[in-house]
Amino acid sequence: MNDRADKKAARATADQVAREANVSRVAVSRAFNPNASLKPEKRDRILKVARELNYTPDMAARSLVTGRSHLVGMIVPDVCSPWESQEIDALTTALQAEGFATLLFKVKADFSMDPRLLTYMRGFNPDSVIAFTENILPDVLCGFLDRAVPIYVIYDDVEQFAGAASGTLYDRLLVRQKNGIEQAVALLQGYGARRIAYLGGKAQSLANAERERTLKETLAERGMDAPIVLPGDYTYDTAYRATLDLFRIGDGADAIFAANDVGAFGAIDALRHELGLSVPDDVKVVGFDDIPQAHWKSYNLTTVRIDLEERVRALVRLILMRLRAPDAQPLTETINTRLIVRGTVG
Amino acid sequence: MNDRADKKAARATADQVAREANVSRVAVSRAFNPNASLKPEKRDRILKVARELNYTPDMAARSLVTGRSHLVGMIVPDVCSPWESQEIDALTTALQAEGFATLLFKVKADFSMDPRLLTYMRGFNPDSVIAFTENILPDVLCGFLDRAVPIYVIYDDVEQFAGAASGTLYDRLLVRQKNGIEQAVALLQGYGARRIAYLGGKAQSLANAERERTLKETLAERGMDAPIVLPGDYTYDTAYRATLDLFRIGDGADAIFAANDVGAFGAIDALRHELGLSVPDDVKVVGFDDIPQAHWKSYNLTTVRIDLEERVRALVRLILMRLRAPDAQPLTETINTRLIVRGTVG
DNA sequence: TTTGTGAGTGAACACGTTTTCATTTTGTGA
DNA sequence: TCACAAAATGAAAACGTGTTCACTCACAAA
Repeated sequence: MNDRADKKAARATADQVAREANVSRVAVSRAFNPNASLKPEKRDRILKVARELNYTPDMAARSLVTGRSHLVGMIVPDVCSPWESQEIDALTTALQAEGFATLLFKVKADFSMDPRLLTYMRGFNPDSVIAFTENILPDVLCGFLDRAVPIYVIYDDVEQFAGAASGTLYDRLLVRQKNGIEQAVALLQGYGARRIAYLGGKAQSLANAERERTLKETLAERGMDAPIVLPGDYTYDTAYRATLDLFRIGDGADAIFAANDVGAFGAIDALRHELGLSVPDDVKVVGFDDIPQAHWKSYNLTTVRIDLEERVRALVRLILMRLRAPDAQPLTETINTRLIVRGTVG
Repeated sequence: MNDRADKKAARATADQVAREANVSRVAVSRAFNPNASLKPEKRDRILKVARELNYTPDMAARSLVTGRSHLVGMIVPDVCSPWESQEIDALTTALQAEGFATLLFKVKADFSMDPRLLTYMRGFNPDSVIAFTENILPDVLCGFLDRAVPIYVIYDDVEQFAGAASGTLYDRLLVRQKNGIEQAVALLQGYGARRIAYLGGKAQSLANAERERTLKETLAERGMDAPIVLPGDYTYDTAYRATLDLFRIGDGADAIFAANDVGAFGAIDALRHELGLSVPDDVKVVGFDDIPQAHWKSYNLTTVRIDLEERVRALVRLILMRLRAPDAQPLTETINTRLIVRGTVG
């Protein structure tokens, strides 16, 4: 009870401001709502008193009556992954500027979600939820869709997901991976690569499936052999071991196409520091994502870039559109990928 | 209005559950509050109906009456920094298990904070706010302290902050940096290093100031020369350039002690790939933090570790203690640092 | 003067929950 | 069976805000 009293003492209410400024409580509400009609001088006086009393409208109360929480949920499995953290950082900045706060939820590495957490998350009534097809299982996602909370599924270049969501439509950001992969394959072929290994990402990952499929397709189009597919999980350590296996147990390769940059780092380090091979002379390596670390001199990685700014701009556009017009037709934004040539191919 | 109607349709309320289960709304509330007294069979029936109706208690309404939002604010300047993201990830996991959600707020790189954002953040009424002395200016922090929201200031080994907060007490996690730095200096000295450069972090950073101070102190105690201090900002690029300057414009050094691991990476790459020097033969390098990337083979960095698990455990203990007993005496947890020896010294 | 228009105003209600409090029911020992 | 404590129950009162609605007032046009 004590803390309750403290909170009341510390936190000013609209009534107190109204009393102090000799106006009605409604006027205070209007003073904080820019498009409400209120005499300018009155608004100024109220805002001044509010500042003196250190008053801030209570979001919970506001949310209760308006139905908008000004919270945007973000579902992520691993904040430490450079790719995810880039996304979180940029989106949080953009949304914050628009008056929304980021609510972070962690799911397990296998994309499963504690049902208790799901319940909990719904309780916060987020205005929007950003999920990546990468990070959440289709049936979990559907649980949300049923409640008509807008969901943004991204990095999804396959149609299978629409089926899983039982025909429900949702906004999406489509990343065309074909461009970048074509450029990468062309470069590898140009430098004489013949045996190409695909160092995969997480098995549940749709982006991984799509990248593998597109790589195979592209190689076939160019009359090259199908890739050797190595299992992976997007981590450095797994990529490291997979590369060792490829060369010690398997027959090696003259190029490695990694599903993500971090995996490419693992491959490069295994090649250079354990197998005594040279990159790019003996083996060429291409990554995917172009995370900031890719330009570090130790790696200087040639990689397929998904432009961060472009990506975030599109996402924010989608999200704000949906927040403003919840019933508008679902939108699809499309962005392209392109190869960033550095030093790991030739 | 349409979306409002939708929301009402989609989101079940306690009243609806009560009607459906033939009980009072109070009973529904009690069913979701584990320690409330309610006939077990009745609770079961209510929970069953709740599940059928897809009902979840509304956090906003609950927050309004209980005074606890179950939100924990986190103030961060850069989610992409491996150090920060580790922290966010681990804390979010731990807090989530205890029923709290993480609310993310970004401040500018210079630690200043948009006053509008500050107001906004207060509006969400977070049960607790986690700030790092690293990431927020003292006066901003005081703005919170005045409102008696518990604040956890960590990585603060200096007393100056207490003064800035005008005597207000707060919980803190004290990181004793002395141990690790002593071990590092001993190792460097053992390998014959004489001219040591300190590659600094952000100027506003208290941890940086403290590390620099402790390094100087330790060198003096061992009768070694004072370090050459290079300005920095915790980033790879700045560290890279500073190292080039040290050797091209300045007189070089035979060891570099970096304020953080990422800075150490920049130094190593500059030495190896631009200056043609060998690490550790020509120049020894020590980092600080032991982020996951430190064990990557390209760097294999000898570094001072602040144990993540220990750190997070202590933080969570502090936070939960404060949430349960807001008026309890401020606590200080202390953890130690230690050197992780890898390949960049000898 | 009358009429109409538009902005400005505040009382009352609504939002969905928890908590208090008085009441009823259940369980236990004599 | 009775008495008494303990557990279970629901009506009503909060919590702090936005919104509706009917109303006043000033001002310009008729």
